[in-house]
Amino acid sequence: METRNHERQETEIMGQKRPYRLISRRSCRIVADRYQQGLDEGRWTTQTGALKTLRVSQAELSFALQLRALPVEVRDLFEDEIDVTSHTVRVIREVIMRDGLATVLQRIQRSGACGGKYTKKTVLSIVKGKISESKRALRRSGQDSKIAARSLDLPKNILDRYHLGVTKGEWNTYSECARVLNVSRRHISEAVAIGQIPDAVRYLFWESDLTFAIGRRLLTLCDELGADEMIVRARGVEPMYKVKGRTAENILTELRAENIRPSNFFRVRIKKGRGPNRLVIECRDAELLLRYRREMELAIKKVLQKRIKNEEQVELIREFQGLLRANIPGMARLPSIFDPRPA
DNA sequence: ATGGTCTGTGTCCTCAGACG
DNA sequence: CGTCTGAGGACACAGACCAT
Repeated sequence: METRNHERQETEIMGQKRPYRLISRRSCRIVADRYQQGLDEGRWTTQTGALKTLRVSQAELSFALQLRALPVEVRDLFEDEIDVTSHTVRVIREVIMRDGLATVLQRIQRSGACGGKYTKKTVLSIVKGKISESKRALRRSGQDSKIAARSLDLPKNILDRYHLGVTKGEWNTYSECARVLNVSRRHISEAVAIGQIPDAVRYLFWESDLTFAIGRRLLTLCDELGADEMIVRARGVEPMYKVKGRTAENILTELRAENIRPSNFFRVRIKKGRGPNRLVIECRDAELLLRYRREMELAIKKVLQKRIKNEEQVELIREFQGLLRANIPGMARLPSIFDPRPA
C-alpha cells in the first residue's frame, strides 16, 4: 500500500499519465548494484532468488546486468547512468548485434560526442547513427554558426537548423524541434523531406526559389516518377544559375516533361504589331511560349544591347576622345581593326 | 537469455475547411 | 485559386510485462 502511494506520487511529480515504476526498479544501474550487494551478502545465489526482494522481473534483471557489458565508449556517453532502463540496454545491444560493434564505435567517433553529457534519447540517436546523418547533412550545406541566425521561412534554413539542433543535442524529434523553434512540426518534416530530394534536382533552383510550395510539388513528382527518373530528367534541364530569367515554374514544367513538342513546333515569326511599340510573336503554342517570356525578354534585350548603341555612352566616348586629341596629338588616330572574313 | 506482445505516446500522412 | 492549418487515422517507438 505504501509503495503504491509512493509510485503514484512519483508519477504525478513526473507529470506523466503512464504509471512509471520507482527509479529503484527502473534503473539498470541500481538494480544491478542491489543484486550484486545481495550476492556479496549471501542473501541469494541466483537471479531468480533475488526477484522477490528487488521486485523486478527476471528479464529486467537480466538486462540490468548487461548494462556493465556494454562497451565503455557507449556507457561514457550517458549524462546519468542511473536513468538507463532495460529498454535502452536492449536497443543498444540490438543495434550492436545488427550493425556490428565497429560500426557503432565509428558512429560515436564521427558524432564528435565526448564525455558523459547526453540524455539516453541522444545516446540512442548516436548509437543508431542519426547524429552522424545530421553532421553529414550540415557539412554538405556548408555548416557554420550563422545557421541559427537565419530566418526560418525557407526549407533549407529550417533543415539546417534542425540538423544543427540534433548535433548539439537540443532535440531528437521533429516535435521537440517544433516546440523550441515555435514552428509547426509539419514544416520541419517537410523541410527534411525536401532536403532529401536528389541534389541534381535541388541544384536546378536558386536556394531562395526552392520554397515550401515548390518543394512540395517536387516531392509529389518524386513520388510519381521515383528518384532515379527525377535525376535522369534533371540532367536535361538547365539550372537557374546558368540561364537568367528561368522560373521555378519553367523547371517544374520541364521535369514533368510537359514541354516536349514535335519538330515542326519551332516555327516562330515576329511581326510588327499595332502602334510603334508593339511586336507580335506568331508560334504554334503561345501559352507554352508565354511561360518563357522572361527568358525571351532577356535574350531580346541582349540582341538590342549588341546592336543598338547607348546614346549617353556615345556622348561620353566622344567627349573623352576630344580630350585625348587636344592633349596628346599622337593619339589622334588609332590603327584600324577589323575581323577578316573567313576563307 | 531472448523474443513476443500490449499500451501510451510520438510521428507521419491525408483531408476538409479557413484564409488571403 | 493556391496555401496554410487543425483534426483524425495509421503506423512507429519506448516502456513494461509475459512466455519460452
